[in-house]
Amino acid sequence: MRAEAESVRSARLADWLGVSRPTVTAGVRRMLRDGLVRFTPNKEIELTAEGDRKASEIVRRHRIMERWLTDVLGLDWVAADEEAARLEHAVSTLVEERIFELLGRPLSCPHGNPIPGHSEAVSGEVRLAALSAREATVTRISEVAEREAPKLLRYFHERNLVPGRLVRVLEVDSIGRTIRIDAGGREVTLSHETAGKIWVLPS
Amino acid sequence: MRAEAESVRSARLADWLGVSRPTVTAGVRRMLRDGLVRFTPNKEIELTAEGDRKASEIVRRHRIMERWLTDVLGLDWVAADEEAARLEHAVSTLVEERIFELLGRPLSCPHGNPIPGHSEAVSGEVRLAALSAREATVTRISEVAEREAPKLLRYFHERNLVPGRLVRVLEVDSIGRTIRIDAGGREVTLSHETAGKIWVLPS
DNA sequence: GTCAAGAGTTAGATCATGCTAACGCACGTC
DNA sequence: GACGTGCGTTAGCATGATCTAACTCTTGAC
Repeated sequence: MRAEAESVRSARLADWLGVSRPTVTAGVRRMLRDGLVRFTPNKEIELTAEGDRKASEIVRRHRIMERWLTDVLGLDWVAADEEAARLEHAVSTLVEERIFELLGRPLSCPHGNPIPGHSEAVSGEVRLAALSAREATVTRISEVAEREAPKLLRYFHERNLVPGRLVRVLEVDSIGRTIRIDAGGREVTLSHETAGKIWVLPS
Repeated sequence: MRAEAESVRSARLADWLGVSRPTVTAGVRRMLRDGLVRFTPNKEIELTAEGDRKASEIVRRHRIMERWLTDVLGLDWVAADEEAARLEHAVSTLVEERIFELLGRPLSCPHGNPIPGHSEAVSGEVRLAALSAREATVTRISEVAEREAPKLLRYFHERNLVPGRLVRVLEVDSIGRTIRIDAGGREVTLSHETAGKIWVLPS
């Protein structure tokens, strides 16, 4: 699941989840007890096979529900993400499967992320932040901290930065760490950090 | 919500919910604190206007989800009820409304119960247990304790006792407190108690 | 090589849910 | 009128999830 992760440490998790550090300590301990995570020699937190299985299941449900919420119920990106965060814990495997079939076995969530167990990330994709002056197609928007998700998703959506969109790098400012791009006729300047959340396939 | 209720007492609730009596005491106290219930002079527990509003909301969601689970996803009665018990706490008003419209504004849940805020119980219906020898049409199956629901719903379903079904009373045994009926060609004997869970409209 | 910063843990709380054991009370029966 | 049954509450405990305050330890910077 945490394929893109840059070392999962307790303090990072606390930031990411928006909870205090002791809360993370306690949570991790419970997961340790239940055999869902383990510590690497360098104090990083790693999912066990079992933990990965459980995590994938929830991510899969999240993405399938998101797809359903947008495609069938007509919710927007942001609302779908919020809603799916609750539904992912309430739907059974049976319902998950029925919806998946109903949707015609979709290949990704509305933000372009693959559906664990059904599809994989496009190979060859790179972070928009790592792209030099050329064209590329947005493949997906990384999953992002719950707390920032609404704002960030709205931000991208408003700026045409959605999967399938063709973008062209206009300027890379490596000093100021920004990148200026053209997204479907709209010019946008993103910080290197923000641009790292968008994955593209160079064309 | 508890329109059919025969006096809501703490001990009844404990049975109904399948939890211990102290758990009910504690829960009721919290609801008291939050202004959701009040005690009547005779120690019964009553929903306040606020409590009723919240309860109706959840029941409405439960029934709409049940309808969706059976009609769109093809789940059976029993699975739908179980699933809806989880979903009723996870869907937002927005999703609830979208699904309701998608379903064409249904008038009842799969067991025939009205959808609070959208429809009401058929007037003139009586409990099957109160019917004397004559014909009637099943209108609905009462909501029933979570714990018994699966078994009871399966029981009724297997015996053709579903909304819309024409039943004919063959014999009322007032000593043994049973009722023998014909349900769509199938002969069934129910206890008075069980037959009280089924509502019918005499024809 | 000292020291500050950041990471992670401990200690001590709270709240919602649950449980069992034990108790007091009210009411109906004999 | 005593007594048993059922009802509701208290007391005491557990667990999960959260918090703040305070402590320790590592590590990088100067």
